[in-house]
Amino acid sequence: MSKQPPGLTLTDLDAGMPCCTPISEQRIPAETAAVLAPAFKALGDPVRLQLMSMIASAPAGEICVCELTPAFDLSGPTISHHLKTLRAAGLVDAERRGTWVYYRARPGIMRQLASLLQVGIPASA
Amino acid sequence: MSKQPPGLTLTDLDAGMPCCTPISEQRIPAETAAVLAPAFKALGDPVRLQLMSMIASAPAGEICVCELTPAFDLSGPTISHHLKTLRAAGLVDAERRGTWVYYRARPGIMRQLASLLQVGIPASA
DNA sequence: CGGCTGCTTCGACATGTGTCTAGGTTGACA
DNA sequence: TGTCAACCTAGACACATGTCGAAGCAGCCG
Repeated sequence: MSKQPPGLTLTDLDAGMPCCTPISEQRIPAETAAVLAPAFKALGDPVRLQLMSMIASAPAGEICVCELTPAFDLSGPTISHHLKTLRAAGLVDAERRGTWVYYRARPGIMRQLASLLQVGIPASA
Repeated sequence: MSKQPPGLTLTDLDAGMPCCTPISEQRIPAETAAVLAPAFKALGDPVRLQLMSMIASAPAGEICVCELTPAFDLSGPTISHHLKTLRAAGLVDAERRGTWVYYRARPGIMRQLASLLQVGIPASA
């Protein structure tokens, strides 16, 4: 934590291009792992994975919290907490419009996570 | 744990084909989320993400624990614990040969996670 | 046989996480 | 202004997780 190298940030990661070689092709540097792991971690809860799915697949590209909350047997604050986690991980954005708050997915980071997991046609096996 | 519906399992998931529509195209059912979330969770730790990367990118398709352990400032038991987590998530396989234990990636589940995160060319944005 | 090395399991401990209820804060509307 | 609805934050609590040292198990080799 004592140094601040060129270091990646979530903002960089969302900048838009394939920053990340698939992990099956090249070993990830520690800093990259440190930046990307939280995003996977955020998807590592069934509720958040469903939330992410509902947000990412929303027809209008966005979805109201008031539509997310009743889809689960959980309290409002709990859903709010999970949404905060997704936001902190850089996976979604929130915008308040009047009484309601709308969430939308950030496709950039999703693409990066996907490309990271990409498995080339297995050369050997 | 009281019911056993058609329900997905990790074995099913590794069977090999694109079981999973991208979350940006269709909302994930709760059972699918429950099965896949642990895999993301396993990748949600920087150490495990690096381990996974080292295993998946190993030239021989496999790598010895004796090569993984010294790559981190962590005790042997801790690395072993993380490897167990990756194994439990179905992301890697282990095989003992003589004194050494070798780990190899399971490309099937990695492909599934990747396809789940796939973002089609954004229609709107 | 005895001892050594590689890896895992066990038990313990501090820290993190998911959930809740209670109590804000923000905006709409009469 | 007062009131209501939507959403978030704060505090609390049980449980999960990351880490370690110590101890166990499995194979090699003298």
